[in-house]
Amino acid sequence: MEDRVGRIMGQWQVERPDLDVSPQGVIGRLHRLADRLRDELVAEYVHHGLGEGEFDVLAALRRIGDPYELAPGELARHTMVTTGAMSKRIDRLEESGLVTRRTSVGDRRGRVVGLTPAGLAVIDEAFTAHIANEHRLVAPLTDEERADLERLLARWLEALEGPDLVSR
Amino acid sequence: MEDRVGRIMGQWQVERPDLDVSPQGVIGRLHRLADRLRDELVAEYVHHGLGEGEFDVLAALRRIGDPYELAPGELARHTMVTTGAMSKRIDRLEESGLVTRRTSVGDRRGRVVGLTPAGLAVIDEAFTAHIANEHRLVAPLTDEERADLERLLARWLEALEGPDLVSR
DNA sequence: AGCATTTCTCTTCCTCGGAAGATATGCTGC
DNA sequence: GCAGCATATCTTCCGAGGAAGAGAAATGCT
Repeated sequence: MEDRVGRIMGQWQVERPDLDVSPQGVIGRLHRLADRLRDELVAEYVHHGLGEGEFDVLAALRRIGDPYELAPGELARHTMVTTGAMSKRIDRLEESGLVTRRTSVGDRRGRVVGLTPAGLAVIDEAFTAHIANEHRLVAPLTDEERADLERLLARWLEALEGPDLVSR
Repeated sequence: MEDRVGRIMGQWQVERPDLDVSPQGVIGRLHRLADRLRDELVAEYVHHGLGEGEFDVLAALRRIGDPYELAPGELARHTMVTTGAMSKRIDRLEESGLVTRRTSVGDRRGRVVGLTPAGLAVIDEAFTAHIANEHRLVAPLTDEERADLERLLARWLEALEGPDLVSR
């Protein structure tokens, strides 16, 4: 297993033989792979004129279903960023005409962000390409390997986060 | 498998039944896990007064061995950031007295960045704690699961990056 | 040797997100 | 009805990294 992570582990074994760095075998490779995959995915977003943040917002609005509307706060929770970051993402998307902001009818503090027809068209195209891209990226793994990997990741995630609650 | 990723996949199946979003099962969970792990690791760096970038630089210098010196460009390659980012990381570390910059003897364009005694002490402590932290994080997995996961990740990485060359 | 090219580092400008606070509106209990 | 608190969003300031280019020194070619 003499990849980049393996070489780093070898160096540590020489310099700090008192430590067992074996967890790096999993954690290091997982991070490396996540970075690599993210780069590939972002490259596809960029083809559609979107950054990662914008793609996430449009996708969250699209998958929620007709009429493709959510409050900024809900979007922030769905996409795991702060509301401050969400304000700015929405600013950018509004600027490019892909979403609109209107004030909520029931609660005048609240706003509602919705896809424009242009936004719907863009995310439908971008998401189709995104999924094709993901198929390409997982192609090196056999079906069985994918299933094993998915199971292991899900188990680990659950162990770290506790039993997943609906609201998280 | 009704975790967060599972619910998102379910929404897509309703809204875009024409697409097979199954790769998200692996890719989505892998990213989620990477983010989660990163947060836990960064929290430990912060205990030692370091950000992620600073930790990476000190660790790269430490594991290279005595006399704990590398050029900025080499550090940038080792830690996968641009040289511009590396300049600023070194600025911060120099400011806190953990590394020094001197000009290279053979090549007066070049600089050499080296750990100070304080830097060596900080990274040795921080790295010991870091590894303990990693052991804690992988603890939910059995030895067999860890081995399986490592093998799958390594295989996937290699498939995506091509046979790993020494210089990358 | 002299000039162009390459290499190395640093600087500047930009983008993006987080943290914390400001502002506006809603809600609850009296 | 209104004071006080809660909630929702936005704004401001800051930190970190990337892209591109500037400056200095080494290298190569003729």
